Amino acid sequence: MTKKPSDLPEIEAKWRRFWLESGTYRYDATRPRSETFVVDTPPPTVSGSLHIGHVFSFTHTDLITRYKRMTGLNVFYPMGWDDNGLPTERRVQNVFNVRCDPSLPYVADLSLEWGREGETMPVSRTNFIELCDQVVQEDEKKFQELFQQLALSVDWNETYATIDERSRYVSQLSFLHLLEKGLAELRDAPTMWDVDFQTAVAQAEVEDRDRDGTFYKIRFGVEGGGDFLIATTRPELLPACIGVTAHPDDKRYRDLIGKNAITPLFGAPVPIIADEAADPEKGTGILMICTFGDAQDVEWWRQLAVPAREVIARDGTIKPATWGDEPWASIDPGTAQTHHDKLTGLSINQARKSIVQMLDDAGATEGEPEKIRRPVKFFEKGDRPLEFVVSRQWFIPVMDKKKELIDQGRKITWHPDMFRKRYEDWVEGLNQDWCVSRQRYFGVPIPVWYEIAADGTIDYDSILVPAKESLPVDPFEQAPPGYTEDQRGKPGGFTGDPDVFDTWATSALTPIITSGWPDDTERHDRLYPTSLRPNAHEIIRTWDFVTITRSLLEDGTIPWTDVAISGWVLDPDRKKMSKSKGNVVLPTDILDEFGSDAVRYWSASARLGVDTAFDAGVLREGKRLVTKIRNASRLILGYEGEPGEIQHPLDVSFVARLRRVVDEVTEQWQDWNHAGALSTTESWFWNDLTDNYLELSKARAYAGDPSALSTLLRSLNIVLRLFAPILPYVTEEVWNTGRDEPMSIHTSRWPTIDELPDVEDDGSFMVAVEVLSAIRRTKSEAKVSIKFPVDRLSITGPSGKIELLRSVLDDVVATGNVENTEIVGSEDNEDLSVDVTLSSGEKTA
RNA sequence: GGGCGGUUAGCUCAGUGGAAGAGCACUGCGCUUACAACGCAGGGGUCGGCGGUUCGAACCCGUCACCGCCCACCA
Repeated sequence: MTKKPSDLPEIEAKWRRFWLESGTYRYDATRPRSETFVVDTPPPTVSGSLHIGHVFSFTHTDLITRYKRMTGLNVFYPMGWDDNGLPTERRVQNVFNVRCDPSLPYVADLSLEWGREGETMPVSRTNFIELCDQVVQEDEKKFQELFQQLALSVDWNETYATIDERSRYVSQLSFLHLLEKGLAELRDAPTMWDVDFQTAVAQAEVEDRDRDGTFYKIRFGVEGGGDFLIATTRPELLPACIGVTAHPDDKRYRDLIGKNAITPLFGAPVPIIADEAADPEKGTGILMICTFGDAQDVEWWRQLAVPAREVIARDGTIKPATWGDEPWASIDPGTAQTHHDKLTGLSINQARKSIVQMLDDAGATEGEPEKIRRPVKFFEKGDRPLEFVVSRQWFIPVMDKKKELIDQGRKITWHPDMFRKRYEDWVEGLNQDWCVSRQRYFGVPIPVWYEIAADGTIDYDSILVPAKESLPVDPFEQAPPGYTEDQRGKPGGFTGDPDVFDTWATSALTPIITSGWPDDTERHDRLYPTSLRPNAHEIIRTWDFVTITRSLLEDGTIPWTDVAISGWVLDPDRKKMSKSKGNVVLPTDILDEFGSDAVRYWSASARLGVDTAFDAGVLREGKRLVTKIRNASRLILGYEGEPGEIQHPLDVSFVARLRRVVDEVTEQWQDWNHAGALSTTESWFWNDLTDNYLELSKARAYAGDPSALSTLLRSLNIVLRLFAPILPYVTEEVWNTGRDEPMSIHTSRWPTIDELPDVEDDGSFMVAVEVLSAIRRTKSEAKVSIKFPVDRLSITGPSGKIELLRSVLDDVVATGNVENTEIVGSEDNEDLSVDVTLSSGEKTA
């Protein structure tokens, strides 16, 4: 070992290679379930790059995993890549400047066709998917390298991607099971819709963002005379108005209930109904029901049981008025049509301006528009507010499963427990079933076809499913059983479902993607349910929720016994680090600058579930610890002589303290408290071992005292293992110092107190430390060096302590460079009184 | 609006009924044959406020304030 830290990269590379080549972290498929610990690793989204939060939370997983491995468990620690989905599509569009046009034919060599400079090139669905595959493979390689540098003890033979064949097979098969059990339904209904991505989205992908809006007061007429004002932020939905509602107790509007209102501009008679969901405090207390402004509108629309008048098209523009036989149920259809024509084709924002102008011109607005700030629903990856659009989508019903889902959550142990509450809150707050179909391309195809009736219409009730043996299938490319490709799209033939699953519908199955489900029953029984699901808290409502859901629906199981939640990495201003804020710390930078062990030390310092401010000081501390471990090891391993029985009172006392530390640290690991385990280990290492014992034992150790040598070697051996889950590189390096054949510390057994003599601490070590500290303090105050001789050391104290001191006095004297001692027992005071007289010979400057 | 966390030294954080802690930063001393990318010693806090329980409260209870996160039907 050299002392230059610049050799860290070589040390890391050496052991990284060794671990891979010798299969240190390989899962042993022959060992029984009872000896196995299974990690359901979060597959990171493969788009762009890994960030510091990944390093943080993946290290937490690895800490637990390494500890479990050292307790003798057979660890199954796979790695998945979540490449399936929208983020990859978006990257491919940007990188290659293409867009997917499913109507185009496949082109074998796309480069021949490569588009004109600067122009977006339309490509077939298959070509598009090939480009996606290409992009993710490059990223997966980079991710793997980073994770290996971080020393994740993953079994790299066990990897998968959420778009690979195995994942598509599991995803489709599991869906077909749900379909068979009636737990997947095709519905033609209003669904939350992103107008830019032009896809349905699920509740879990929706977030509220505060946005400025304008409240317009609009005058409605009443059939038979009269009028009233409604307030709305969405006047462009006026042509979609199908009703008006107020609270039944609201005296202002009680007389209107049961009558018809007449909408301005469009003259549509619409019913005025009473509903307790109407809030008298908001706006004017009476509001219009439109198809569709929000989820409440969908509810009311169902109650009213009238045809929808959808005005928002899938691309976010205003549709022509095409509902019903007559374009307008209106007292003045011509005027209504004229007004609507002015809106048709406009974007939502343009339509809003336009209709406000028309309302103003018609004198149908009242007062000044009022600015308000209110929450608006967005797709989490989207830029424009979500709309409700009627479309045909696949749903997995969850609204009627809330109780079971909460019960399942309670069978799982959450670390820390408060996140179980967050999961339960999410389940209780569900307000719609889980929409799993997406109008995208790079995903797992929905494995169904629909019959085409003789009249050429698609019969969505006649669903054709593939044989299990043919999975995975692409219904866009393959024909259903009993049909041939030339019947595609023809009367009496079939059409493939054009959609793909939401990426969560596949990630929900990670525990069974890796387990061999359902065909390899032997493997599955050994790997499922899994032991640990680690993830950060923002995806409790997505990944954790969907995984629990799918396990419940598939076979009533829980997917894991424990969930470990990591916090976020915040910048010093306590904001979440993110690219857009420009405050990111790149993982590769800190790994290179401080070394992997130091980065892991920083992660390990944070408890589960706690958001942590990024602090380079902790990284420096970690690096300092690594250096210290190497230096202390060099001293200990450099002593010459044969170790023997531990019998010197100082050694016995010191070893007895180490026994307590081993127990305490073990208990902390068992409690999922890696931060506490680190802190306990580190303070023993730093205070007991290096600051004091290494100094006190030096004289005897240099003289080859068997008791001291044995104490030193066994302590080092144990403390290396206590540090091993956190600092895999430096512990491996020291562990193998002097070995001809490397033998990994990471497959060694976790230390137990049985390895040390069964001794009690009589306190002599701490007495020695107390006296040594007094000597050091005196020298420090006298501004002399630590080796300056002490002429006389006078100590009085209770006889018990004095006895202890006498037993270890040789070490104290040698360490303090003491020439004369005067030790007196006295029962006058309970504490030792230490008087240090330095030699008169002046220190020479 | 509802829920969950948090508030301890200048900074980052431990500590959950029994004499206020660590690391960093700061001050002083010291190149000591493991370590100057270091060591030794030291200064620094009425534990967010106010009530209460208790022999005793940073810790338990109540209440308020502030910070953060999650959720909520966008009129």
